[in-house]
Amino acid sequence: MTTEETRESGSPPTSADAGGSDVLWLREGGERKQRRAAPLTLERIIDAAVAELDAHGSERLTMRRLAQRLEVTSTALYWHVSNKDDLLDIALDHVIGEVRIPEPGPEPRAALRELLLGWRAAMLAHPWSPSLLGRPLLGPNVLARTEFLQAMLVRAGLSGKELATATSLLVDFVIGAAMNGATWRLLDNPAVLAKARAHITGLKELYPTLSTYGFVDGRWSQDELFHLGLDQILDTLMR
Amino acid sequence: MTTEETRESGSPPTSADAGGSDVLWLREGGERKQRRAAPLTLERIIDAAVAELDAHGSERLTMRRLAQRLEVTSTALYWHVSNKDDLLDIALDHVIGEVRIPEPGPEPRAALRELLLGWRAAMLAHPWSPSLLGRPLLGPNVLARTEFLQAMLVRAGLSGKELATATSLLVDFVIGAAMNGATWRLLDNPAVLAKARAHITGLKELYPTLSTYGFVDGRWSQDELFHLGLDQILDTLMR
DNA sequence: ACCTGAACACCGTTCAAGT
DNA sequence: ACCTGAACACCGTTCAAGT
Repeated sequence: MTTEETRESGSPPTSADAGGSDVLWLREGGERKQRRAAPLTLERIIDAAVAELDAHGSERLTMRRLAQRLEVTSTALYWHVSNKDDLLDIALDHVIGEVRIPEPGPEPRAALRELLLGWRAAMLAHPWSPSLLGRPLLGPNVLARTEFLQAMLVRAGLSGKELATATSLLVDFVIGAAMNGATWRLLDNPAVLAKARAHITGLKELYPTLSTYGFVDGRWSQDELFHLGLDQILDTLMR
Repeated sequence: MTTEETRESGSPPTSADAGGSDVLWLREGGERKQRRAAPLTLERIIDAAVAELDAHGSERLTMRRLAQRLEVTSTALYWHVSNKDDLLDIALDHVIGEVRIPEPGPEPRAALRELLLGWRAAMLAHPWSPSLLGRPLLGPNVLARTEFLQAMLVRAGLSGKELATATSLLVDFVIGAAMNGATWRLLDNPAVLAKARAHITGLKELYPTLSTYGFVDGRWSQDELFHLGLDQILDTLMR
């Protein structure tokens, strides 16, 4: 409790109040205390939610903890947001908003590449975000990027069933890559990866291929493999 | 409460107990009540968990509700399973266990196709499963199928960086497709899809491409688009 | 060995009440 | 309009105790 204790303001400063603690400028050391750190807004709530998620993951995000970070009651949040699920939807869309939409130059392929690399990077920067993917991606930021994605495909000459296939393919690929990448990034403990590898190679007769060719192999980074996979897909889509 | 109320068994059947309700065979209508429906085992718990998830989704799965379904105390579950997260990991791996591993015929491409179609189908049959994907996929059933996947790629002649890229690409694609597909399947309300479409087409100036070419277009089913995308990927991987 | 009951430390959310 | 406080109906999990 850092806020001042409520005190009755009935008695005028006539009584022998030792130290004159009733004078405004002398009260509580005189530090001109802001009544409230800042007015609570939806934006501040979202920022705090993302910060909390980045710091402690989605498991530990609580309306109460979030409120504590904002120095308000948990119930105060419900004035600005209807419930926790909605807040999570907004936070996820907010993260996707960090993805820069490229200048729509004459090269749809390059623009697509940039968009999708940024998309995955944004989700991996907030590795809790893929696990929030349980509901349809219909936020404004997501839609804007999906719009750009499909527009580039159209510009590249795709249409009809080809266009629909390519759109799904690319969206599924980024989401899946973000999902899988995030699971490894979440347990940032570097020893866990070694343990996973040891677990697999320890069962050589069950997983001969995985243990010899290395499924969780460290020879190539996930970033590198995603780059290569994406290039391969783009090559076939817009040849 | 369907179970018999605990009653003191101190008094012998000598008292004038109208109706002889103390005689074993007449007690409670005489239905030879099994003391316990069945011994609680990890397998029964998993089956019940999957059934509960299928019925009500992951939001409503509770240790207490699960226990109720099994007619035990919620705390009894902790004898067989260490905590809820572990149980969810097991349930997810259990679902992947439904995916049939094809006969490793001479055609790696056909086998791969069958495996991946089955993989996505299994997850979509339990649309809560993709949202449980927050942790590394290291269960025995998942590993067995990943092993098969990579083995087929090796048989097709891939190795080194090419092999690693192809493995990631395919895994990311199925996971992403299952994820995205499940989000739509979860809100089975058919009116919601129409509403989503209306939302997008209502913002024609913001999403011109999506609203004219149809992002959530119903002209082709998601199944169809996944088939086509998969074929396209497999074509480029093993040409 | 396996299960119950009570208890602990939390949750999300509602709602009257304050300012 | 915006926030607090109290309250409700839950959670996951631990642990002593029963059988």
